[in-house]
Amino acid sequence: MHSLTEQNYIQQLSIDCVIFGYENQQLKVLISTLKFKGDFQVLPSGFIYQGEDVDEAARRILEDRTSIKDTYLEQFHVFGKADRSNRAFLDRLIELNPDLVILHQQQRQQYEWFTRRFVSIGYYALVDMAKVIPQKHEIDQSITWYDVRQLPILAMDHNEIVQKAIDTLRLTLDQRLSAFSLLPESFTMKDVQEVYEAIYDKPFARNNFQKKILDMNVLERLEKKFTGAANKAPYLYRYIK
Amino acid sequence: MHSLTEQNYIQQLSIDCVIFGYENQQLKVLISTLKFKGDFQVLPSGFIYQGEDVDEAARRILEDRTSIKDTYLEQFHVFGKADRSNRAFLDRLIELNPDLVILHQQQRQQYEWFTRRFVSIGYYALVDMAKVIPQKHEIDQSITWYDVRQLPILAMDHNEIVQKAIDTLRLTLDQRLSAFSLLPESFTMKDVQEVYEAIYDKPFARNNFQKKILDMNVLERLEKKFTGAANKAPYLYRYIK
DNA sequence: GCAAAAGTGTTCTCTATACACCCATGT
DNA sequence: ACATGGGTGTATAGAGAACACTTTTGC
Repeated sequence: MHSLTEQNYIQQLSIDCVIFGYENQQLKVLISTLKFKGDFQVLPSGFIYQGEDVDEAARRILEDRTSIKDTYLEQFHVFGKADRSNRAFLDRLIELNPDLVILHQQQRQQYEWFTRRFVSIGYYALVDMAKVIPQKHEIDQSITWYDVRQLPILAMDHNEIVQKAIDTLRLTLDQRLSAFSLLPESFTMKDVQEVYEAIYDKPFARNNFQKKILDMNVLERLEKKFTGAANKAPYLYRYIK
Repeated sequence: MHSLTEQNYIQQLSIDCVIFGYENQQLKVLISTLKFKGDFQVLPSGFIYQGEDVDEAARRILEDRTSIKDTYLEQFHVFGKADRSNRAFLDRLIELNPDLVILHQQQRQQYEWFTRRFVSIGYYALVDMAKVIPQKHEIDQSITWYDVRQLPILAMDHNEIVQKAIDTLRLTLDQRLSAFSLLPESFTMKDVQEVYEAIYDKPFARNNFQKKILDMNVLERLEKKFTGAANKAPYLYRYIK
């Protein structure tokens, strides 16, 4: 959810971003909790300025929340049901927050635009969580990472949007070589495997996995990583090209 | 292009339909020629009513032009460049058609909405050409099928939209089993192969192709088709499930 | 019988998976 | 030495491409 103030936006069109991160064998999604009573949780969203490409708008929304500029970002689906409206959501929000100034009766008509039916373009991003310090927006109480397997109930159809993003991610992960966007500059083969296991929610055979990834010819082998553990030190790799 | 009259539409959002058909070893696309001077050619397009799902709107636009109800139809991409506008297109149209009543200065402001920047959702459909009698709209001079390899220059970015539709079609043809939507009720294996060859613009090995298609387990073998030719009669097949 | 096109079978290759073994490391 | 986890090699099975052969049809 972006600002509730109408600006020079395209009407009734929004962008919802499913921002994926990875940590501790878990695939995570960045979720914002609004600063109203009632625990409203939503995907980072925003609108499109008149003079702005839709792709640019998505990148702006991503950058606003993560400060990440260059990373994997792609549209994956349009959500266009006629009943997609913030109306029910806002009604409930007002019910639980009767003191809310900006939504008082007299000022309410200026937010009328926001309660109309919205078509939303879904984008998903893959980011290196270590590089992200999630940025709150004016209407956020907090913005935090959630394990995709333990998502809270999100407002509107945002849970469906996340699911569709995961489906798309699974279908295109190898083609787009996008998995490495979730990892830091250098990583071990085990890290890569655990990213895959988190995304597909299933185990892979260690040796065959290594072969498959190396056969992509996009990794450069660096020095070994000595962890202090009583076993052979794994190589570090770096994504190239 | 739909009517130029503003109705109860979502603003600045449109749908462009790439309607594929197949005939004589050629993959075809339905193109409308507008009834103005200057040979303006465009994809069948339209807008979304306030109370209408985006998918419903796409289906309505498809049905309007083809009378086909149940066939393969799917969104494939959003075209959202900031400079996507009908403005240049309309300016040129007015320049070439100075006598155009509906665009006279005094009435022009009511079409102002149409010259703004538009975000367009691309849908592609696969239809059995034999079942389609292309339906002209009020602003169409004609609407006809064009071989995708010999498309005219279309207005705005419509050529790019067709190309992206073809790319998507090629990527998902087998997964979605959508090829059969281009064929009539019953067909020979050679027909199927020629559809594939038209779509991918390359030849396939006859025997391996047959095996591949039959292994999908979606075809029912019917009687033989005697053509009168001096060779073995091919079986007819029907798509099931 | 013969040409043309359809149907079917066989081989070869490549890839994916399963199984096995060896290597480095710290206690 | 040995337990632990990492790296690599080999065998097997399945999918896909290339090649070959047989069958049906009308002249």
